[in-house]
Amino acid sequence: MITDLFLRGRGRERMSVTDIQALEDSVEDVRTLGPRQLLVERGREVQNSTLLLEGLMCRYMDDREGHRQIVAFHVPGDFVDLHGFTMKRLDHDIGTLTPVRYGVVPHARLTTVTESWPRLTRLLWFSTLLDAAMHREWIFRLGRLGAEGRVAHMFCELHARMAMIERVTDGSFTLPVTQVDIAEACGLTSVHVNRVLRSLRERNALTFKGGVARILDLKVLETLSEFDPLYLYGSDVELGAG
Amino acid sequence: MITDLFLRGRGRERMSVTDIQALEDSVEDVRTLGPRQLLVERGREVQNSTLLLEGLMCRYMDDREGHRQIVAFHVPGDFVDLHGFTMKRLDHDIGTLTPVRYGVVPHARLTTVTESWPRLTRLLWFSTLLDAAMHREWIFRLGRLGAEGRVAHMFCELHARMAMIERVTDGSFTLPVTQVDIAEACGLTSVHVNRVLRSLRERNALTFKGGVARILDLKVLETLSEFDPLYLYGSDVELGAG
DNA sequence: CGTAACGTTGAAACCTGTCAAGTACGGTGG
DNA sequence: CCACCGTACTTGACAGGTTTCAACGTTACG
Repeated sequence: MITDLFLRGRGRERMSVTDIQALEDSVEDVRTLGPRQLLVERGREVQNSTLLLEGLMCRYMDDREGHRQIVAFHVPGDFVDLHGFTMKRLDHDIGTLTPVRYGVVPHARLTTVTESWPRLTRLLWFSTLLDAAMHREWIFRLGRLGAEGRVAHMFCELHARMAMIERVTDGSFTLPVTQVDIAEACGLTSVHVNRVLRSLRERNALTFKGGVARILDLKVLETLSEFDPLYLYGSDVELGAG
Repeated sequence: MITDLFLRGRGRERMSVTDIQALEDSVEDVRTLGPRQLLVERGREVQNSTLLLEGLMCRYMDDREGHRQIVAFHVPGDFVDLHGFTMKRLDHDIGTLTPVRYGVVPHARLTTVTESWPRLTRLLWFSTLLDAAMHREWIFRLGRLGAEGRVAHMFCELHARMAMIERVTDGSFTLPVTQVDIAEACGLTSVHVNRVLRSLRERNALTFKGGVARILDLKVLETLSEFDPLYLYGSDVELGAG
């Protein structure tokens, strides 16, 4: 099914058969888009939301000089701009990092969901709050950690999220981003990200080359970044809104 | 009414009389709490959500050494931990800055709301997404701005939010926080916050003394911090989810 | 009027940014 | 197959912003 990865590893099992069907029916169309493309522009009115099926996307804001701050990464199964449903206009841009395949979910159908499927509604709501929880952790990361901690934290999070959707093999996962992207996410310069990656490599904690991340020592990364996956609300943690 | 400030200045007018009544009825009790108290502890299971009626609260996370990162401020009218409704456990602590008065909203009543009042449900959802939008702006602030920009940004945001609930007189508003609090919100040391505040004062942009902020030149603050209030989704901006 | 919390200031250390140059790699066209 | 090109990555030296450490001033309050 199209929506198979939605909330995978995050309490998807709370969805009933009818919930799953209602969600599946809310997808009007499946489309593709190339890498490094703008999908939704800040301030533009949106009528649909986007369920990412394959590829990597990100949300970002540019400063006055055009320097980008990435505020979120999105992996398959993520409802990238579900918040557009209740907000109508977004306060940031959404773009692709890699080629993507995504489902188009018209807001009209979501309105119907909220009127007929209260539990599914709460789960959709929950999924937008996961984003907020990740935002908070990024605030912590930027506010309290040094460069190494920030980068390590980013890899810890992506490793955990990739694991939930079964994209991690042997501690390795595909992450087709550049060092510039990492810098833009971590509030650093690409030059410094380069130095940090070298340092992490020399600690035998992580390698990142050719768009492939290999976790060598998760414990070291977690210690460096004070990472605690609680905020990802994985299924191993007891959840609410059932 | 108890819930008068909820979504004030943020599209409250979209609430119908019955929505307002349903929300009002969801408040089980009104309580008070002293300053600098913990209201909800990270990881603890929650059964109620908190509608702040009077006073200031904040959400924060501590690092390994006990250094606090404030991830959100809350002013009257804010549903401080509505996300607890669908998340059940919170990933951060919630505490008071000043003495507060707040409404207790049992999750059971919220479940009923989601089953009977789809539009109110969407508005509650929307209110949690406002927090997420503010989180994103804080990420931007920490990732892309220097110390002056961060502090200026914080004051711009609080000024705008206080204005929405009519707590600004003549460019001044009460903000009973210390320089340490500001530092913990902006990812700086209190020593440096002190220097920044002096600098902003010398620019004739802002004074902050004795828990009172006075905006002298909003334009300067907005320029310094690249502040754009779009993300606050004020009523002057067209909104969705009607 | 003493005390504790908060605020203020200076000097030095440290981390990250900036600038500049050079390397590695993959794709394209001859 | 190789020369060429652009993009991404790498490294070094130096500049600059923020932290750290330490001391002192100020204010509120019992």
